Amino acid sequence: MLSTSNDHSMTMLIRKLESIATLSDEERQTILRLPVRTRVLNVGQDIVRDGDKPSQSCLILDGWACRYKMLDGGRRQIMSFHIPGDIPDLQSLHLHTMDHSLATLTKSTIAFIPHESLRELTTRFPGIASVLWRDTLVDGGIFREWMVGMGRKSAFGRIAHLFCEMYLKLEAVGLAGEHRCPWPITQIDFGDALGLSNVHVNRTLQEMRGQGLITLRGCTLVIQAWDELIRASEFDPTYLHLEKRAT
Amino acid sequence: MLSTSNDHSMTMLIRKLESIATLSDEERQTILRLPVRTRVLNVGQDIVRDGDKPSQSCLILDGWACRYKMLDGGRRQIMSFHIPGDIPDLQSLHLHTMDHSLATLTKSTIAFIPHESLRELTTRFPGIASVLWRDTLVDGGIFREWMVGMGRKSAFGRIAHLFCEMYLKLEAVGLAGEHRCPWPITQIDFGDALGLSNVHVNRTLQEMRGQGLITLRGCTLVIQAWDELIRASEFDPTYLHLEKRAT
DNA sequence: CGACATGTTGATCATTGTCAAGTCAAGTGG
DNA sequence: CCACTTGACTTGACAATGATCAACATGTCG
Repeated sequence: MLSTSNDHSMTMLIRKLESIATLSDEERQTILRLPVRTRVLNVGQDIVRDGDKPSQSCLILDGWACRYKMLDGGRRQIMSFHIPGDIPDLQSLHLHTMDHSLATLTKSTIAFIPHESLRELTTRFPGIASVLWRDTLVDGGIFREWMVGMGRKSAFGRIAHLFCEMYLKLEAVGLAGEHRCPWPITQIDFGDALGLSNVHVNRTLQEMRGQGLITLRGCTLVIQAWDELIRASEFDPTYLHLEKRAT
Repeated sequence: MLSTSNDHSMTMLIRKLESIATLSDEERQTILRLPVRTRVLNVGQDIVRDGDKPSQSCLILDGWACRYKMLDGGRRQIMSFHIPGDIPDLQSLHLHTMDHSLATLTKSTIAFIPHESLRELTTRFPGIASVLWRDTLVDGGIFREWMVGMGRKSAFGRIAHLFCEMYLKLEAVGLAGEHRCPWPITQIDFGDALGLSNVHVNRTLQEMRGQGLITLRGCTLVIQAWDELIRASEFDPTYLHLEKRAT
């Protein structure tokens, strides 16, 4: 399925950017005019691969994706989860060789934006350049936070932290509310993201269910005890650098 | 100790930026004219703290620094090590609240550059903006690589990987060569960076010494078996995005 | 010389991984 | 519509990597 640019595609991007920064009318209009090519990808498809030298960046319109890296012996590390509005490989605009891969976690709609267009945009509009730069910096902040988890937190704390993080990110673009959000992630992905085995993820989730903290069934997460989750995971949302939330 | 800007201070920055990108003569001259205020800090001093809203970024002229975050119960996670030429809190240019702290690991000379000057620079010179953006993106790549280590590698692999990474970073700015580099890091810092206890770091280092892979004494690291270290740590330098090395 | 941080060693504990088997739900093809 | 396949989830038994605690050695620097 292919289509050419339209305002609708860019709405999600605007919403995301406005969750972490402020845009002027002119900037908003300029972004809406970006040329894109849209494609629908199935579950578990690579969007770009480690070693590629992409000439475009991708914007997620619908579905979830992740960055990951493979190691010897089939071990995998997922480095981030991405949701609609994210441009997960924006870094390829200035880092020409991919040092990791990017894949869908669900059936997804992806818009591709030529680097050429982005480069022109950032040269002509330093304000937009700042916002996009800021977006990649927030990503960096999330990486740091995950490092804290993997280095110094228990499996329980890490899982709880990820729930809080994804809930807030989804809420910021209007995809979650009332402590309820989509959760299309398998326990294997979960483990690969947090540096845990799927078996241990499973046991820890059961413990969280047992304590009445969450419900997780049929790809929907309900956080029943937000405060307790925050406490147990030492969660502090500062690192997400959210400015406002979508309605 | 205080001094005003001079070319000498900025030489280290130029060298660092030229290790990951190319600068035009004009860009180089412009950077050399940046105003800075220089200070010497002792070991273990905070440069900026979690929660601060800095109005300047710091450039390391001499010594080592690290980003870190404290958790309940005195646990600490170090998220990166920084060497001369690095601007470890460049992200504060666009993320106004610090989500972690920055401290010296050795007695260090630090230059402070006002955000105002950096903002003007990036607006007037999109090329310099790109290089600085690129620098923060390389940082992000390093975070991702550390995540892979903490999530999926053994203590041995993680330590070996860090040796390879720091050696190449130092070599790129002319501070290491012949598989020998300064190593002013305690085993406690080491553990806090890799998510290990200092005791386990100690034992693993002894194992590496026993296998004749490294020598580490008196703050100097000598890598005796580079290839074996690369292999054991699954090290691939792509993520450092180095373009050329200093002479 | 003495204090204090760093490094070293041993003993024991525990979180988490691995392996293996089995259940369950959803989808697919005959 | 049912047998079959497939992927995800669950459970148990056992192993291992690395943590913790405690003591002691070794610097190094004022």
